[in-house]
Amino acid sequence: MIKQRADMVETTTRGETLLFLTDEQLRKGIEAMFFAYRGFTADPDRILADLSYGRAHHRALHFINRNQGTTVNNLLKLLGVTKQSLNRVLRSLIEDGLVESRVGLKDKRERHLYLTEKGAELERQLSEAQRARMRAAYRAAGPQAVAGFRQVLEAMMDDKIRAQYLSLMDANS
Amino acid sequence: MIKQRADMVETTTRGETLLFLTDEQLRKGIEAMFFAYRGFTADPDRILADLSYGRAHHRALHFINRNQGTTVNNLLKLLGVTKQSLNRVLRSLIEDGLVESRVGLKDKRERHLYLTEKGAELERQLSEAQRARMRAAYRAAGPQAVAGFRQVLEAMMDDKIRAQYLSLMDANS
DNA sequence: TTGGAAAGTCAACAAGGCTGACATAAAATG
DNA sequence: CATTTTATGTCAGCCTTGTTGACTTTCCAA
Repeated sequence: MIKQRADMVETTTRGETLLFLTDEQLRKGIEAMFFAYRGFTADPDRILADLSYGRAHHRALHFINRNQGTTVNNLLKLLGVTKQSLNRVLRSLIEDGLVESRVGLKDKRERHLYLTEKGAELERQLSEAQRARMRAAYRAAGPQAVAGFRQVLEAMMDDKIRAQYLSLMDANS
Repeated sequence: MIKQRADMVETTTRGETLLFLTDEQLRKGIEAMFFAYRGFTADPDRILADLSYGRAHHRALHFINRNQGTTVNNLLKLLGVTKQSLNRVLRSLIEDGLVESRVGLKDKRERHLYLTEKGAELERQLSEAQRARMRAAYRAAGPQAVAGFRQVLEAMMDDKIRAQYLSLMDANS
C-alpha cells in the first residue's frame, strides 16, 4: 500500500488501485508545476541576464549541443516556435561566435548547426546550473519519486511532442 | 526494490538506497520538464488566444479565484512580477468586468480582488481544461507516480516560493 | 524544366516582462 | 501633529520573444 498522498488512493474489492482525484488535488499539482518551473529556469536566467541573452538563447544552445549538426528545421520542430523567431536568436548566437552554421553536404539548402568552443562553454555553464538544482531535487525526493516525476511529465506532454521526446531519448543513450 | 529507472538506484551493503545521477539522466529530467510545461499550458493558451488574453491573465484569474479577496501586494508576491506588469493585466480584467477591486475596510490603501460571475466563468473554463490534462496524466501514471511527481516539484522550488506554496496548501484544505 | 521545400530576410505588431519617476491616500510612527 | 512608510496606481520607455505576411534565393526531385 502506498503511504504518500494516501488520500488519493483507494483499493477496490478486486484489488485494483484507483485514483480519486478531486479538483483540489489537481489544483495542487497545477500550482506545484507553476512554482517549480520558476525554480527550474531561475538559475540559468540569472546567468543569461548578465550576457543580455534570454531563455530562447538557452534553449537553442541546449538542443544544438544535444544534437550537434542538427538542421534549422529540426530545431524548429523541437522548440515549437516560428523560423523568424528562431532565426533572430540564431543570428545573434552566430554573430557572437557561439554557434557555427555549416551548409549541408548532401543537401546544400540545409544548414547544420554546431556549437563553437565558446558556445559549448556557455552551454556547460547554463546546464550545470540547471542540473545542480535538478540533482538536489532528485536527491531530496529519492529514486522512487524521480521515477514518478518522469512518468507524470511524459503523460502530460502533447502526443506529438512525446514522440519527439522519446525518440530523442532513444537516440542518445 | 524499485523497478522503474532501476539504473539510477543502487543499494549499499547497509541497505541504504542511493541515487546515481549521471548528467544524462539529469538532462532527461530537464527536457521532460521543458516539454511537459508546453503541454501544461497548451490548452488554456488556446482558449485565451480567442479572447486576446494571455497566460498572465490566466495566472491572475487563477490566484484571485483561489484566494478571493486577496490584495494586490499578495498577488504580486505569488506571481513574482512587478506591480507595473501585474497592473496592466489587472486593469484589463477589471475593465472587462472579470475582476472586481474593492477598497479595504480595515486598511483603505489596500485593494481586495474578487472574481465577478463572468470572471469565475472564464476561470472555470481555463482551469477545467488544465485539470483535464492533469487528470489524464495522473491516471496514466498512477498514484505512486503522482506522489513522486509532487515531491520532486516541491524540491525544485526556490526556498521562499516553497514556503509560500506550502502555506497556500495549508490554507485551502 | 518546373514545382516545391529549405532557408533566410524585412517589416510590423503584440504580449508581457523590466526600470524609473511620480502621485495619492492612508497608516504608522515619532 | 508632523513625518515617514506603505500600498497602490500610472506614465513613459525599453527589451525579449513570440506572431503573421510577403518576398527572395537556392536547389532537390519529379
